[in-house]
Amino acid sequence: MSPTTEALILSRGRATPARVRVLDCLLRATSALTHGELEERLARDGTLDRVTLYRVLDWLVEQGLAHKISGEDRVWRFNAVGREEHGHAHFRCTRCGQVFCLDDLRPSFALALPPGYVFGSAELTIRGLCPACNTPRV
Amino acid sequence: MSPTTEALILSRGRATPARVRVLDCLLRATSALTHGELEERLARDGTLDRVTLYRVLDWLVEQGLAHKISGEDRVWRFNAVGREEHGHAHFRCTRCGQVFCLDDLRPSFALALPPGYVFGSAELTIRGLCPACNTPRV
DNA sequence: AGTCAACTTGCAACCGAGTTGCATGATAAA
DNA sequence: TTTATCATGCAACTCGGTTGCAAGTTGACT
Repeated sequence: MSPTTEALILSRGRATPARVRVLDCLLRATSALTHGELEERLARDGTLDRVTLYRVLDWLVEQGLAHKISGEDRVWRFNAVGREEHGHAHFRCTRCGQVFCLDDLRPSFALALPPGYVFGSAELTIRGLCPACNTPRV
Repeated sequence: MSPTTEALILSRGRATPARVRVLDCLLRATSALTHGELEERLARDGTLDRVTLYRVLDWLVEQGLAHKISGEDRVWRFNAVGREEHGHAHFRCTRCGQVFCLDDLRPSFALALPPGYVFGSAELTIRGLCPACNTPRV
């Protein structure tokens, strides 16, 4: 049994082919993927309905197996998430638009909210150049 | 001459009625406004075309007079911006969905990006309850 | 003033990510 | 094997935002 399937079963859900395929694809990715990117990659081995993909992604997020990231281009990006959820930072490349999770970069900002505000969670997004776009082409 | 008009002229642009009205509305607001909210408020004193409002907002952002905030609901929010642009944090209320700018909260996170990544800018979004939603109704 | 180029506005049509409704297919429990 | 529940696919829809274009304004320059 693949780790992907295992993770799905562990989360008390049905390990349907669609869910296995999507989670597998997310686990293999090096950056957060959009719905469109996933659709494209999944199309290589058989078709998968647009709506089903949306629903599988929602389900994965609901189960805590994937992470939904809101970007500046009004497009959701998804990435597989490990066992525990921890507030990590996101890196958005301003050149290629890809979004990477920076697991190691935990924001340690001074938490001095104005009076009346109640802290819930924080999300730090850093913009800049990713390694691929940073490296000059020859 | 109103401060709004003055700011518009200072930015070497035409202080058209539409622009004055929109910027004025943004300056008056206590939280970042969506296009829809602006449309609603502006409708009280005369009509303003949807598209024109979009273009005015884009223009204001371009001139550095307004700030465009991307949210988790795939809706742009705008707020007037002072003279200088500084990386302030955003506060999103998880109950009412409003977005506030926390001018005083400047993130001072340890900047240790993985090798290869080039820092550009950072944006910190804090989720929680705003003062209005925090205060229990009687 | 009169002319002309550049800019602004409004309307309509469009785009695209994401959603909803519903019928059909698969699955698991009884 | 029957039945209730959940998953999938298709089509149509929603909605924030954009684009093209014609008409109206504005400002600068004779």
